[in-house]
Amino acid sequence: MPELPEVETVRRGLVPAMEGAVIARAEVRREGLRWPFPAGLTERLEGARVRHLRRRSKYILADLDTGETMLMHLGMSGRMTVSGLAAPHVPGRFHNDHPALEKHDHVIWHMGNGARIAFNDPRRFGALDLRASTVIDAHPLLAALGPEPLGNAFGPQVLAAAFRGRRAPVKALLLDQRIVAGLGNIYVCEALFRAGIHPARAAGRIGAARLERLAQAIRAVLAEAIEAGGSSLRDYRQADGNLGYFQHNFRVYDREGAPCVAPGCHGTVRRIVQSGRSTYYCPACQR
DNA sequence: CTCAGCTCCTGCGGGC
DNA sequence: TGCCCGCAGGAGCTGA
Repeated sequence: MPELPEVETVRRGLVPAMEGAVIARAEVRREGLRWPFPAGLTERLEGARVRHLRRRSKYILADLDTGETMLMHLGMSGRMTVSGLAAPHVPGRFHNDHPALEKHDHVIWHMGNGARIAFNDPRRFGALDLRASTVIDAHPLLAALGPEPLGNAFGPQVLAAAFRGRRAPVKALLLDQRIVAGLGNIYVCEALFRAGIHPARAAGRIGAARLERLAQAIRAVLAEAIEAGGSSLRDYRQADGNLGYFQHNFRVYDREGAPCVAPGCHGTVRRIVQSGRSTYYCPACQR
């Protein structure tokens, strides 16, 4: 469940279990996910204290007191499950009282505070790496990322510069993490709808006023989704076991054939395929 | 450089 | 019930 809002929700769910806590033991149940795990992973993690959990784009970064930073990516199907956190208000829940591990629980962190975190990823498109904190920004997966859409460096000027002269569909460029980092298929569709821009429009042929709307729409949809705890498709749960509920606020995504929700619009949501992926939009109000 | 297509992998739901 | 197909929230790599 991995676009920026979901990753941010996962990060927040991990904070109580991981931040400030020691990794008593790391358990690795296969050689790697998308790529092999780094050499000596379990030894390098054992005894390390997590100083800070942060997020860059769709990556979660754990700064350790060993001088290394652990990088995690959830891929398409990754999730984190926390158990064993002290929950005095929940009768029957205690430290070190963990449910059975599940199929596809590939990495498990056993924390000194009694919490257990399981990284589950059926499709194994996820990633986990470890590298000196001083050079983590230069990690090949992070180095080329564009600005954070909710940060100060992002705005219509970023889109204008990146789109200039480009003939590719605007949807494809918004999915390019080098231009703006953190969007995925859902939130690109939702942002384009809010901005009234047709997903197949050549990116370089969008005027300044509409880029302003688009940048604003991107920020708004991401902020609202974070507020809602992300989107939970196919019953995926967040790290704290709760479901996000932004999926109920989708205006076009996965709504093929449904009436457009824009006031006064009588259009019908359509699904097309762009570079192999579904795009949802309203042909009546997106131009 | 730009762009489209393929690829990795498992699981689920729909149609027959 | 079982089988086959398409599809799924990502993104790196290849080749035109």
